[in-house]
Amino acid sequence: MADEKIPLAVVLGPTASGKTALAVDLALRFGGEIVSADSMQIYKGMNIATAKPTPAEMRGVPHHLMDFLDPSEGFSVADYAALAHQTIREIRSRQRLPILAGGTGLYIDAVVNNISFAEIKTDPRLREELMQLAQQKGAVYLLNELKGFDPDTAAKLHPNNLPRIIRAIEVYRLTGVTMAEHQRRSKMNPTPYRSVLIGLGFRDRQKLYERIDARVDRMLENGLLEEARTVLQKKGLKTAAQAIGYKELKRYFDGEESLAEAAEKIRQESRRYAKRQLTWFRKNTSVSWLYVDDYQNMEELAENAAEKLKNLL
RNA sequence: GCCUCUGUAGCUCAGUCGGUAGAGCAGAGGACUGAAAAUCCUCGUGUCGAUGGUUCGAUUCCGUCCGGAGGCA
Repeated sequence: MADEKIPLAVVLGPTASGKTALAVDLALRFGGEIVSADSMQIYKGMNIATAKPTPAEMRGVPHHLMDFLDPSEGFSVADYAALAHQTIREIRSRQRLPILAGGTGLYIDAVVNNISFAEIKTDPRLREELMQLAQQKGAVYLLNELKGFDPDTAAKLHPNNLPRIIRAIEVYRLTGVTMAEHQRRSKMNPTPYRSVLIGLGFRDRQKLYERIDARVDRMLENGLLEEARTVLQKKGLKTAAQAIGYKELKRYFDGEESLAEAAEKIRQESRRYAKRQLTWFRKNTSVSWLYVDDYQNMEELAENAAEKLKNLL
């Protein structure tokens, strides 16, 4: 009996853990193509800050969902999931192994678990309206509104988390179906993938932080300032404006901080980001972890990772 | 050498009119379904510099010593 599910290798981990190099290595071993799962590497021109792999680092392996969108364009999980599913199918049709690699946990889970996103879209005017309402009457007022028609979602939201409260109200206003119900329905379609998830971890958190700090310094040496100036000039930045690196350097450009202070902020924000990523990935019990500090070198680690992928083929 | 100030959580400091202490930052843990590199929640025991004394009891008062800062010579 043939298993019709599509084999899917997944490489995840915190920033600066070595996902890119491992994914490329695995792609070369198994004849794979990489599907980036990174909410910032999708953007063109944001190369240094996002540590996007250079052509040399890609070693001829095709990379998808990377470097294709202008930073002025918004993007969302739903957009990502649709593109990723399509890309994976295409890779599969070429008889190649799709390798999903990246650090955006939400994106990875959405694809691996086949979360379905209905055609809800967003409504900027409604959001603006709700935002003003929150300013006038307080977020608790909105949360109480939400409680009226979607008590389950309201119960999970803290009054301070205004963006989520607004989104939950938006979903109901636009569709007449509650967020809780949408979420329930989103999980009804079984996943088309047979996936193996490899997580890159560190026994010693300090080791990871050292790598992050060193990488930020390297980014600065490699022209992060110039890149930040260019990106920040663009109008209407949405998703891209959140990238770590640019928003910290903006304070330096505006004369509010010294370069050294801004650089330290970038290092710190990157470490915190890594911590949040780890929190997200840790709860996923299907991840099998490889600890970078257990291995002498990349080869050894890749060897072990490859072992885990064998039963996918 | 003398005088003054100072030594409390990883850092910056508050405080206890004597009953063993608390903020901010840092850090840690967690949540996460359309901006997720975002957004949000929770978490503070530390020989109160060392040592003697007074006291039922000292981080708090007194003495001495050791660090640090400033002033006068």
